[in-house]
Amino acid sequence: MRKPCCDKLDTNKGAWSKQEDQKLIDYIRKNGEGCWRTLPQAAGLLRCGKSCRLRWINYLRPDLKRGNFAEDEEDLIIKLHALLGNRWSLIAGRLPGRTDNEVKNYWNSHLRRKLMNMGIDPNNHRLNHINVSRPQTSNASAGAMSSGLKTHANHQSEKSQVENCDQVSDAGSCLEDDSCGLPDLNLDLMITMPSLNSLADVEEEQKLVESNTSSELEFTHSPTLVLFR
DNA sequence: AATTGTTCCAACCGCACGACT
DNA sequence: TAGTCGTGCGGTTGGAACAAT
Repeated sequence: MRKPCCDKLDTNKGAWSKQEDQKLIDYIRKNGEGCWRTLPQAAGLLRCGKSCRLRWINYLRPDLKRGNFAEDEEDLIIKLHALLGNRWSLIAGRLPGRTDNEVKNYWNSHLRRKLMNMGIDPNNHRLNHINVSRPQTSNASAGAMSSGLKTHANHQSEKSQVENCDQVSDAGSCLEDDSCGLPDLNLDLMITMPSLNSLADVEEEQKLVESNTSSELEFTHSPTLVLFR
C-alpha cells in the first residue's frame, strides 16, 4: 500500500488563489520545474505536489495558449483522436500551447457532440447509420441530441447510445459508397512536421502506427483513418 | 426576479510506469 | 526481485456560469 503523495490533512484543496499562483510562479522561476513532491513545502504552499504540478502545467506555464480552439486545431484533434484514441497527452503534444486537460475537456464538451451531430461515432470515428439514414433535419435535431446528453446523470444513456451505434456501423462499406454522403469533415491531413516534445513521443507513435497496420485500427475499413494513408 | 436545468472547465483521484534502492 | 518513490496520465466530479422558464 502506497503512502499518499502528501499529508492530505495539511493541504488545501479546490480553486487556487492568486497568492498561491504567485508563490508557485515565483518558485518555479527561481528554481525551475521538478521535484514536485518537495516543491510545495519549499515554495510555502499548503498544496499537494500533484496539485502544484497540475496547476503549473495546465494554467500557469508561460507558453500556454488560452482561448478558443481554432478550426484547424479542431480538425487536428479529431484526426489525432481517430489515430491515437484518448491519448490526450500525445494529442496535446501536437498542439503547441495546449494541454492534455484542455484538449480532453474540449473533446468532451464540443467535439464529441459535433461528431455525433454529423452522424459519426466519436468513439471509433465511423459513420453511424442511424443518424445518416435520418439526416440532420435541422438544428432542432442537433439541439435535441446535444441537450441532455451531457449531464452526469445522462452519461450512461449516452454511452449506451454510442454502443448501439457500434452495432450498426459499417463505415468501411460506406466509404466505398459515396451515396452514404460523408459529412464534410475537411479531413485533408496536413500534419506538419511535429513540434515534437520528445524523441520518445515520436518513437511511441511510430510503434503505434506500425502495430496498427495489422490489427486494432483498421485503416482499410475506417472512413476517417483511411484518410491518413 | 427567482427557480430550475444545462454546460463547461478546473481540479481531484486512482492507477500505471520507470527509476532507484 | 521486491518494494518504494516520483511523476504522468486519463477518467471523473464539483460547482460556477449561463440559459431557459
